[in-house]
Amino acid sequence: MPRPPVPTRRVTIIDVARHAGVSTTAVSKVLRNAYGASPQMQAKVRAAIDELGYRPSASARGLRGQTYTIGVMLPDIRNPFFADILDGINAQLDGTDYQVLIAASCNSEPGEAHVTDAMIDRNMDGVILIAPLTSRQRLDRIARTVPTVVVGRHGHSAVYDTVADDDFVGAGLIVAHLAGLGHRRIAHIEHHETDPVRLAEMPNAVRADGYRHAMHAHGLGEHIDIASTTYTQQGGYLGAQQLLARPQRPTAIFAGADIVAMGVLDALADAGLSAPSDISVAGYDNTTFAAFGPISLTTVDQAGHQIGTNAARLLLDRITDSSRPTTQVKLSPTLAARRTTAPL
Amino acid sequence: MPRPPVPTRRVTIIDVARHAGVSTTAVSKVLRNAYGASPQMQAKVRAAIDELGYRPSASARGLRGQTYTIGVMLPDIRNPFFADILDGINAQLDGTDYQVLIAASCNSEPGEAHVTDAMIDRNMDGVILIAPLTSRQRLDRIARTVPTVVVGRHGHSAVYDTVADDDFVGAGLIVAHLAGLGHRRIAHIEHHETDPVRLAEMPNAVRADGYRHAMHAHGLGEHIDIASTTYTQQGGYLGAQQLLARPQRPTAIFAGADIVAMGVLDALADAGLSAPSDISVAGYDNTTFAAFGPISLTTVDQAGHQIGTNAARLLLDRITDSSRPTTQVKLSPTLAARRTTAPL
DNA sequence: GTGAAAGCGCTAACAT
DNA sequence: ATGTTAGCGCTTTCAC
Repeated sequence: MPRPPVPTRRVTIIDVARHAGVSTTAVSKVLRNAYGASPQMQAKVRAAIDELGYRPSASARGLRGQTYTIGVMLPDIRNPFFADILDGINAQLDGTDYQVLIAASCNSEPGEAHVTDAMIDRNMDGVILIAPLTSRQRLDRIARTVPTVVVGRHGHSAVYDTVADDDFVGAGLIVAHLAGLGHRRIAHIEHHETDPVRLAEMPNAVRADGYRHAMHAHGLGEHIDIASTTYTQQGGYLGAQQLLARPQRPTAIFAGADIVAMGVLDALADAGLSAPSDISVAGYDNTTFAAFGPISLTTVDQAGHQIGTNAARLLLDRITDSSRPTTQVKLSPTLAARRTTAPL
Repeated sequence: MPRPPVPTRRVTIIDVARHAGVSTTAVSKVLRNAYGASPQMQAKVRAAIDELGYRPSASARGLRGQTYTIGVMLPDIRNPFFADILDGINAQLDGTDYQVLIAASCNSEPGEAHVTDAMIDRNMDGVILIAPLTSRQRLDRIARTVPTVVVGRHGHSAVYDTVADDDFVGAGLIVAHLAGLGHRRIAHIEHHETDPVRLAEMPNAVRADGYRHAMHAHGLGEHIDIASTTYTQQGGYLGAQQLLARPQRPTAIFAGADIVAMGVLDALADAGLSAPSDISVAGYDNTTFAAFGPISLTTVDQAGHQIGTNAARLLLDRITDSSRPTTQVKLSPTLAARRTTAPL
């Protein structure tokens, strides 16, 4: 039976103070483990907090000090790789007073602006931006407003810290793996990019660069062959179709992302071909489904969990000391060799 | 060069009022589209807001009224089905002043309690809880504190609205599909459940129920065979091993979730069998990877997007009128027949 | 070590 | 229709 909505007023710091027979200042100090509260005072206050079931209001706190909230901007909640990063962030923040809140599906510059504004409006103590599309100028502006860590984007800033995998090396791992299997005509499908800043900073561009460099390093410069589409399943499908139509068909395709590789496999199947017997296929990201038996995709594992823990740690450091010089963490990816690649 | 951190004070409602030559009340009214502001007043205020780049502080608002924030609790960010729900929520909320913030990876009752507390502490205007494990009693308590919609859990409450797919029907779809293909020994892998409330409310239990009911309805009651493990890849692997060891091996396995079906496929492969030639396999959820060519899993599609839009709509309604009677929305799943099932 | 009191930026009740 | 003002719950000087 729906009892009449009892608008039980929230327990406030004043209630706690009264109950414990101390001042609100004292309660506030205990809450923040601040200096100037004797052990017996702490005990009294904590007892009162427990008895009354007091919980601090983040809004009220935010008006004066911290909100104990950290925002994470996630471009695409469907990419399981991002979940690894989140796990790392949560693991690092577990046990602290901080709560992680995620804003997802902001896959455009205006969408990202909306989300970052929302986080700033909510007085978040810090933000972690994952693979942002936002311009450098705006990123700097955000970072000057709130402690910021940018993940998965290369480039150096004086105001925010960065954490990223070394995509250049990762692309090299795939090329080395395929070359080691005897492949020479190794093609690549990249995410098309023209913006000059992004060409230098975005992972997709760095992967394509790493591919080119590694091909040269293995003496395969003449076989460099890039289909330029997008990092989507359809982009993979179209890219593979282009590559299959070449006079000299490649014997291996390195897709810039696992989801792209799925499209490649679809295109192969439609052409009556299969991996690895006809063509070897490799991806990038080691997303969850890459490991599934029927797929078993050779790919590059980015240390997602470590990316997350590093990002969270850097953010906490910056919240503590916002003027400390910025740090760039670069992690090493590893090869996950599976059954879509085979000797030529 | 890191210019000295300019602690530019945030533009406040007072600045706007002064700039526009009006009172703060006026500004507040314009912000909330409240009654009592003449068109020319509105124009003046909006102009001042734009010129100064004013943005309301959610903390300050929260202290008095709304925060324009909606919290979504997500048990597992890796299940792509949940992403569909989120898309639906975002689609419904797009264009409103509400910002969706997600708290993820709280896959335990204490974890859920932590997250819901955090949302309440932050004065969120409403919360959407997806497939919560939390007890009925606590759910009711939460819903009495903040407008709440519970998604993906059956059962009726007087204080919160619910949206769920009809898992009973969904399980029936799979059984009918397999029976139609001539299968009789159709086994099921369920997520083990003992708690009586959950037996009635949790989707996994309802799916198992639907399976039993449908088997009887097709005159296959004697072939009912359930392996009780967990909704994980490993649970699927172990469940399939149990089923394969039966004296009378099933000809079809209905896994309670797609991820479980992945484990089943692994177990089949390890036993030198394959789907569908040796055994038909079906899942539940129509997660993204189910559609990938090499997997092509027969499964049940829950109308995730619709679940999301409905949940968001109900939540907005309840925020507007918290005393309105609660609603239960039940949506119909559909069959996604693919290549892991075949005629006997 | 402790407490009184002044705000933080906003909303809403109450004048006018 | 518009303005004045008292808080919302907390943190933080600044006295004691």
